[in-house]
Amino acid sequence: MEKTSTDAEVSKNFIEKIIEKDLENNVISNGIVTRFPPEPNGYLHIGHAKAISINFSVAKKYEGVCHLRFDDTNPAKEELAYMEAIKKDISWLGFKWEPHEYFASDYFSAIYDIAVELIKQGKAYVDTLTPEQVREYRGTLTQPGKNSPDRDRPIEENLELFEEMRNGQHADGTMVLRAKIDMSSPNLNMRDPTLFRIKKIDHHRTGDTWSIYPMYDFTHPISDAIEGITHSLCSLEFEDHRPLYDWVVENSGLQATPHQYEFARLNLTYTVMSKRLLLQLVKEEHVSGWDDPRMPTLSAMRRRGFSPEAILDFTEKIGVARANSLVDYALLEHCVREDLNTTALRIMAVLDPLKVIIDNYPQDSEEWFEAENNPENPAAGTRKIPFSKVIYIEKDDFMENPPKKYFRLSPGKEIRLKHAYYITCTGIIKDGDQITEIHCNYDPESRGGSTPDGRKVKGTSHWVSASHSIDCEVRLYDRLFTAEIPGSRTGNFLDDINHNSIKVLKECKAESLIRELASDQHVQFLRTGYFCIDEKDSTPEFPVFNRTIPLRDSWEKLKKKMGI
RNA sequence: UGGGGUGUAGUCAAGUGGUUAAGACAUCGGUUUUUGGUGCCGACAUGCGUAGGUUCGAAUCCUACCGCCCCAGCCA
Repeated sequence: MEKTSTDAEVSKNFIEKIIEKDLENNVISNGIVTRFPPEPNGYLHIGHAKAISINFSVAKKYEGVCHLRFDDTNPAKEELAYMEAIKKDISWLGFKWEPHEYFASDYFSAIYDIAVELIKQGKAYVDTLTPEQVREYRGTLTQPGKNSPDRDRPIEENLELFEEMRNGQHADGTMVLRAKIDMSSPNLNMRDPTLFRIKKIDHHRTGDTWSIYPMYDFTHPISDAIEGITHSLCSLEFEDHRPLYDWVVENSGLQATPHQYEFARLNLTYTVMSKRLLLQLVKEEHVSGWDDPRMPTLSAMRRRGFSPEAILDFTEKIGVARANSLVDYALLEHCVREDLNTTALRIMAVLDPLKVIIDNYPQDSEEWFEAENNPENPAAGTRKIPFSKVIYIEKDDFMENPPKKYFRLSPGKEIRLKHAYYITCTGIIKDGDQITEIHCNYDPESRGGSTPDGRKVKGTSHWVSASHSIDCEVRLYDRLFTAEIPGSRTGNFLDDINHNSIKVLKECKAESLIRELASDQHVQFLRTGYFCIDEKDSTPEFPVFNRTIPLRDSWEKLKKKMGI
């Protein structure tokens, strides 16, 4: 059999290979179980979409399930409100986790019990070293650490002290529970890692029940084991934690043996992905909020008009591997265009209007043309659009002194008005240097956009009837940063911010159909780009559109090449 | 100078001893077109971090070297 890879033959990523091997070796008893474990301390971004997609998709592919588990072990940083936003984003992407919605905080008492058991087995101890001392005792990357004086505290005393920690009898930072592993391990995570710390603050779910909270490294493997997670997928920076993960699983007394596998997180050109930097953009008002359409958050992308299908397609196209990578933003753009091309309703809108008077068209007449709603999908049907004596076209679609290869309207030249007539420019009215309106004649023979003589017309413009059109606002967005890796030159990502990343046009004219658009309807303004209604600022009286992404523009490229 | 990873095109990424080194994005040509969009056709690694070695045969195995990433939170 030859290796003619048909479309069904897609290469498997390393995680799928591991799973298939596990399945083959019969080491999985109850099916594949994965989990997406967000910490509810911020908004999800496109990088999370990769993790979400991997976890949910792999579970689905192997007929398993994917749990949603909030990793809420640090009440100092987390907020309830984020949970709803996170759930909304995951649902929006199209993934379902019910009834498997969990919280690490649900396991607090189980985790506590395991800690007590570890103490009893002499595998954990209460340490009263100060945070500074703990750091000193830990050693460095090249030097081993040394044992804490508290390391050999009698078990009974540890039990008592831990109980006191739990009861809130000690202040924050005065003591911690540590695992007794190996202070000379070359892996710093194994140098007696902290298991529990004192935090006398309320937790958004458990209230004041606890004054101690478990660390991630202790919580995560236990949570995975409790839930029967088979493959715990996380990003590369947790690689060094895997021995500790395994240590906890082994010593927890739990039956299940989940395993951790790491993959490279997503990096995208022209954007930042860290929660800290994203938060800074919001706080310092470089953007209007977490859902500013220029942000890489899922809520922003939704508002911008990116479809979940496009984002999911992107997460598949970038693959899953263990090498650090920087994905070209153009790939995301490609996925968005590819999806929207097949789904977006075509509409005519003039963003920068130039008035055109058709002199030989009767004063008070109007007629209606049929226009296709989507040439890629005849099933989308057609609609009627009105034509009259005075119309608007795009200012860019007219030039008084056109360069070579400009085949739009100019004096004496003929173009086609999409779906309507051919017009020829006969005159220009100016106010100083400004062209205020142009005059044209139309060819009645060209009705519908072609003539009996079959003559060729190079240019086709979109247009809108002046008296029938609706005013609206259009917001044009560009990438938020001008550098592939923001901050790579100066060390400060703000130095690479694109100060022209938003352009607001308030005098746009569009088909009246825009008033009837659903809030999640994607449209293509013909020859311009893909747009959607801005869910926050749009009103029926004055619709506001966000440009999702412009159409590819080979004329723009040509112009650059010709130096125009 | 400890430990753990990782290097295949401008960017992702398959490839696991014998293939012409997949595919996608980007780029560049051509073509179709009532969107300068879309579609279609073509070009794009004598080469797999480098140098040796093993082998009839190496991106794949071995050795050494080099680059890059992560780790010293009572964050996740």
